[in-house]
Parts: sequence; C-alpha cells; structure tokens
Amino acid sequence: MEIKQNIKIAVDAIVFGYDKEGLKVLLISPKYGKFKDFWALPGGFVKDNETLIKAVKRELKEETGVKTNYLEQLYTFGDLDRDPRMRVVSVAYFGLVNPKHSVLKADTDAKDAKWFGIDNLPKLAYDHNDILTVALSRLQSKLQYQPIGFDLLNKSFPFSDLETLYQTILQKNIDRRNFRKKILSFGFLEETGEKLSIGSGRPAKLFRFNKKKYKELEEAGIQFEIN
Amino acid sequence: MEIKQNIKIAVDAIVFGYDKEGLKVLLISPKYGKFKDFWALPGGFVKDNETLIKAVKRELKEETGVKTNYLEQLYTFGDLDRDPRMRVVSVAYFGLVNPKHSVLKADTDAKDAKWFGIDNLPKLAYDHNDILTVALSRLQSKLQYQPIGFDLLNKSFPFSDLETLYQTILQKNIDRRNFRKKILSFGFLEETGEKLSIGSGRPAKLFRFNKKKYKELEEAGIQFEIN
DNA sequence: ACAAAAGTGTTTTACATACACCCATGG
DNA sequence: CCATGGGTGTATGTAAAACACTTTTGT
Repeated sequence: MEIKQNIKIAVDAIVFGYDKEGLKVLLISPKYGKFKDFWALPGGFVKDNETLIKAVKRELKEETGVKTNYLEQLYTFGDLDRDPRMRVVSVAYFGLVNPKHSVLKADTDAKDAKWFGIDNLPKLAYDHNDILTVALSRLQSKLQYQPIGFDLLNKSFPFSDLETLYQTILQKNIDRRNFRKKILSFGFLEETGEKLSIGSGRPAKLFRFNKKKYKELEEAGIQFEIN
Repeated sequence: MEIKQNIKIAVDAIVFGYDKEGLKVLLISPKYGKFKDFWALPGGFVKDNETLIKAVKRELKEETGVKTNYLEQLYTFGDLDRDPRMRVVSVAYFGLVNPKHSVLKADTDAKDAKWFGIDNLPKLAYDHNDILTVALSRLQSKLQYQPIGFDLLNKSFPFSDLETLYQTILQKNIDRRNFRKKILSFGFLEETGEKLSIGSGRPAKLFRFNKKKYKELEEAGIQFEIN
C-alpha cells in the first residue's frame, strides 16, 4: 500500500515565562530565508522515529536550551498556505517555564533565542500570530481551572507573587483577601517557614505548592477554580 | 530546501449520535487488511491541497454519508506504532449528529458504516480505543460548558429529552426542577407552541434552541454551565 | 379511577463578593 | 515616625441544592 502525499509534519512550541516584568514568550530569530526579519516560535520537523512530544522537546532544547516544567498539546494547524515553501502541518505545544531557572542558549544553530514581553512582540513569521493567540487564550482559561500558575513561579514564593501573576495574565483585579482565602482553603499550599523581605514593608511568608497533595485532593474530587 | 520525512498525515472522525437507546458512535468496518475483523473510526489520508477540516468532512461523507451538525478538532495522535503499516500521525475530530437526520450510506467504498452503543462497542482497530476515550471525556466536559446537547436532539424536543440526554452522557442523576429552572433562565430556549404526547401521561411542550439568541447572550457575557 | 409523564415553588445552605484596618519591617 | 507592603474577619447577596405535590392525558 503506497500513499502519495506530500505534506510535512512539524511541531511548534509556545513557551510562556513570567517574571516581575510580566508575561513573556520564547521566540527564535531565523537568520536566513524569507522570514529572516521576523521572529518565530521554536519548532521544526518531526523525525521518522520520534513521537510528537519528543520532537518538541528536542527542538526546544536545540534551539533555545529550555526545558519546560509543563508541556501539553495545544492545537494542530494545517492551513494550506501556512508556509510558503511547502505544505506543513504543525502540531503546536503549549509550555510553561520559570525564565530564571532556564538559561537561554546563545546564538547556536544559526538562531537566537529570546524572551519577548507579550505586549511587546516583534513581527512573527508564518501563522505564528494565530498560534500565539490560541495559546494565550488557553493559558488564561487553564489558569482558572488548573493550578498551573505555580509552574511559572519560583519553588517558594510570597503570596503577592501569585496574586500579581493572576492579575497580569487574566488582566483583571483580584480582591487580595478573597483570593488568599480561597487558594489557602484548597489545602495544597504549605508554608516553607521562611520569610522574604524586599526593601521596606512587612516580610512575607513563603509558600510552596505541594503537587502530591494536589493530586490527592484532585482524586478526592476537589475542583480547582478561580474566577 | 528538501526535508526527508516519511510520515503520513491522516484525519479521523469521532461522531457521536444520540437517540432513545442512548449514546452512540459511528464506526466503519474495513473489509480487508490486518484489521478486517475490527471496526474503526471513519477517516483517511489528507490530500495535498485540502485543509484538515475539509479532509475529515470528505472522508466522513465518503465512508458514512453523514454530515455533522458540529465538528471540532479534538487532539492529534502521533505515537510510533499506531498503524503497523507505516508511521501515521492522525488529527482527530469530534462531531455530533442526530442519527435520525442522517441516513447511513450502505456498503459502499468496501466499507460498512454503523452506529454502536457506547456500552456495546466491538473490537476497535489501531489506537481507536484511546481516541474514543479522549473524545468521550471531551464530550462530557463540553456538555457542561457549551450548549452542544441540542445538536444531538431533534429541532424541537420535549424537556425530558434534554434531561435524559444529560443524565445519560454525564452518568448521573439530575434534579428535574432545578435543571429546567436553570436551562430556562438562560433564555435561549423557546416554546414552539406545539405539544407532544407519547402514550399515556400529560403531553409535553416542545422547545427549540435559538442559536442566534444564544450567540447574543454569549456576547453579552452569560456563561453557560451545568453541573 | 388509575397509571404515567409533565409541570411547578419554597426553604435551606454554601459560596462569592464587598469592604477597611492593623502589623512588621526599612529608611 | 513615616512609608511600604503583608496579613486578617465579617456582613451581605446570590446561586445551588434539596425537596413533593398537582395537572393533564391515555387506558
């Protein structure tokens, strides 16, 4: 059985990072080709003997040096004219990382990798703007019904970091008291016992996310949800 | 630029139907090949000049004669050994249809198409069991935050049909009064003015789903949700 | 008149929302 | 002692959950 088909399959990674400057995406700059003045999502063609997820992880590693905390399949983009050179169907993956914990590979593979603030994006190649839009809306909705925010923060963090993260990404204000009350009531955060003092102001207790505890609670039927 | 890659890309359709016997899936029976004693999801290879969604619709039409009310991308399956003949990455689509409104194409294309009750499935080829599992859980969760149930029912229906549908698919009991109160409070159902009488018992008012109204309400910010 | 399914309202409970002052530290 | 950010409790509103009897038809 021989099938005539001339379509290539690729993967792309939309990796979000977060720090005090806000939400960022990881992009690379192709050094040549039609899109050399544009930036692009890390990604590339899938090898014959590797799974999709392995392909994204490999490309991410090769092109940016980054290893994500969290990675899931986002959506598959298959329009005819995505890439002017040939027909490419791309399976996009959506990842989260703490930028501080990952050093960007400098200028290898004829590509630069760089973080861009989400409100300060350069021109993007191909249909990568569309992909990013889908990814962003996935991030926003997922943040509300899965505890993925912690993958963007340090292992231990003051409560205010979490608040600010939610406010930044969801672009709305949150009542500090109600937010804290709700998050703590789930029971998957634990105090590290340490405190963090930044300049003036009362030092903040540090918390850490207990993933094992969360899994247990999830099994037991609790429903994570933040509005 | 020449890429060496020997992976084929296919699409599969998981189409759910619903009638008084319960929830069903549409399957086809390959008449030859390794899996001739198994059933499979409708699907096939994508053509070089067609989009993914067009490919699914075409395959569905060719293999089963069915046109869905609702169709969305589900997930992309790319494991190495999905198909023993070659490496195939398949983009799965998830559809809904009212079986009464679609006549199955009989025995064409060397394939039979048939509805199977979800609790009475035959042996499935490839990784189609996995795909079905993912689809089913998507159906269940989607039913709770999007008004897709109406795509499975007749244009006009008694309220009890909707109740039974939710109970069947979500596999739990629903309080009739609360359910009706909630659904009606959204304001996207309208009475047709007709009544339906089945054997004994009080005749039921018929309702229809006003899609335009729903879109308006959605714009205005209402949130569909059923627990 | 009785069996069968449709239709309907009220009370209770839980959770979301709104809201303002004190505390601990650095300068 | 003042500026800065951290920490906390209560009252109110709103929606979910629990719950049982009446109505209309066919037989």
